Amino acid sequence: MSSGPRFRFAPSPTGFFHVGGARTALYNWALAKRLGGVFVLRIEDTDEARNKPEWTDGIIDALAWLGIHSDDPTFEGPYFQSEYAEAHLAAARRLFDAGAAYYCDLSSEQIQERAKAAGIGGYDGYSRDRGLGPGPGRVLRFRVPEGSTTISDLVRGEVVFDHSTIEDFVLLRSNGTPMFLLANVVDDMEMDISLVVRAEEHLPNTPKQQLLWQALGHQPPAWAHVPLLVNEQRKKLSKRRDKVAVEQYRAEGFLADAMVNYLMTLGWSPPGDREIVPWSMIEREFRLEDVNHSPAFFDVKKLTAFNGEYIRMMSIDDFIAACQPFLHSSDVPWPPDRFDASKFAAMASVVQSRASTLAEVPAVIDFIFLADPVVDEQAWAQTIAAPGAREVLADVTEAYRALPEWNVAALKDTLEMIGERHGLKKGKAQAPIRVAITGRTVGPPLFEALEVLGRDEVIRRLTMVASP
RNA sequence: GCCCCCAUCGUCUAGUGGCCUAGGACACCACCCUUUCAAGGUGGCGGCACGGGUUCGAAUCCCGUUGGGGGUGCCA
Repeated sequence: MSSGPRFRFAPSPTGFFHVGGARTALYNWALAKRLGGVFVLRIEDTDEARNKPEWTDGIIDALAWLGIHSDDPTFEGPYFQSEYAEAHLAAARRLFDAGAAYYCDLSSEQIQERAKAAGIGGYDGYSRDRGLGPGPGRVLRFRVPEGSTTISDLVRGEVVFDHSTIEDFVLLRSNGTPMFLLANVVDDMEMDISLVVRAEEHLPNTPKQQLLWQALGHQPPAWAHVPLLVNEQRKKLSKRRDKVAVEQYRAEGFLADAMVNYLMTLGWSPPGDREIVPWSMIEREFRLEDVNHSPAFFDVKKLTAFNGEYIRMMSIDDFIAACQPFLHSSDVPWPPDRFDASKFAAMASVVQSRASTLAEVPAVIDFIFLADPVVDEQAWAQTIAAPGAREVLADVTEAYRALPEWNVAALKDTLEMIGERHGLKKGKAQAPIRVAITGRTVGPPLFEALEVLGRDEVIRRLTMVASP
């Protein structure tokens, strides 16, 4: 058993894995690894019916994708908050018995009325000394003492909260079920959590939690509140407005290494002037004390750039392997039976430098596997209208028919020669051939494609387009 | 309303009182390379929110202003 710090990671139960949560998980993981601690996964929802197993599986799967494996000795869990229901209730009972909590029978309407009349914000502590016991329609509230609470935060330093600004918050609902705040603290105590790393949005509630830890007779954990991830409007990333599901980025062909690396550069940076760094270095260098205090914009453009770098760093075999799911997915543009693995392998290296996500791969070489690539009307009209274009097309078709050797060098030399004969530079000369073969004016290197396609198919496409 | 947090190029960041004429990356622009498009190379554009202090000296420390964000539920 490890004696190092115990971290807890508790993704919010929204049905998917949030990128902000992913970063927090990575922080916890890097720290647990370096400090010889434990990463505890907890599924937080006091309502058992909402602890959907498939969601938990999805989280574990997404964590594994990021390199946080549940079979690693550093990993513990998942634990389900709902399973600790008795401990939550027992804690509430202890608080009440000790006088640290009291019952209140005011409805929210009544509380609002009183607050309005008194000109204050929330609950005014009306039932503090009424000596009420438990009963229907009564909530259990925490008796916030006089004074102030100081939160020692590993990233922000000391933050002081005056108790006068904290109202007597609810511990148990009138139906007897525990509130999240209580459950959360009790779970942390049950699981011996010693370092809580979470997003900044939780900072204002931290004094309440610390008060609870103390009232329950425990030493509070160390806290670390990391900056929020925001959108271009500088608002907290949300499911509704923003693309925040890790699973979605994965499906769109982002590499786990790129995602992890990028996420880690938000609010923190590796030593030196390098941003693209291996996880081993991150694990060795990451410090909570070095984390920024301000929110960071999750920039998909920069993520994409990172991803391109990671794609180009792959060996050709790894690249081909990584492409497989995207080559055989159901929304591939070509008929599945026309796909040819060896043709793709022959094109792989030119594709690799052109793709910034794996999902872009099929579109780069779709013309190879399409029976008849759709020729863009406008592109064709413009290309063939250029001086000499029609002649080059005709001559090249003839020459390619008779070409003794079908390879990149021969294909290239022949076209260049014919282009020169018609006074065209290489760029102009290859244009009509490119459109005839690929259907577009832009694409991967032409001669490689011609070689892979083979003489018969090339001649077929060349003549097809020439005879309207 | 009240409480809390934050403030360096458009964005992510380096910077912890002199090494700062503020460094890097993404994006953008130009050029080079080049069969198109990429990739790669070179260069460019662009920032310490504002006002007061403290100090011989401030992006760095203090105060205020402004701006942004978060929290404030019988949600999690």
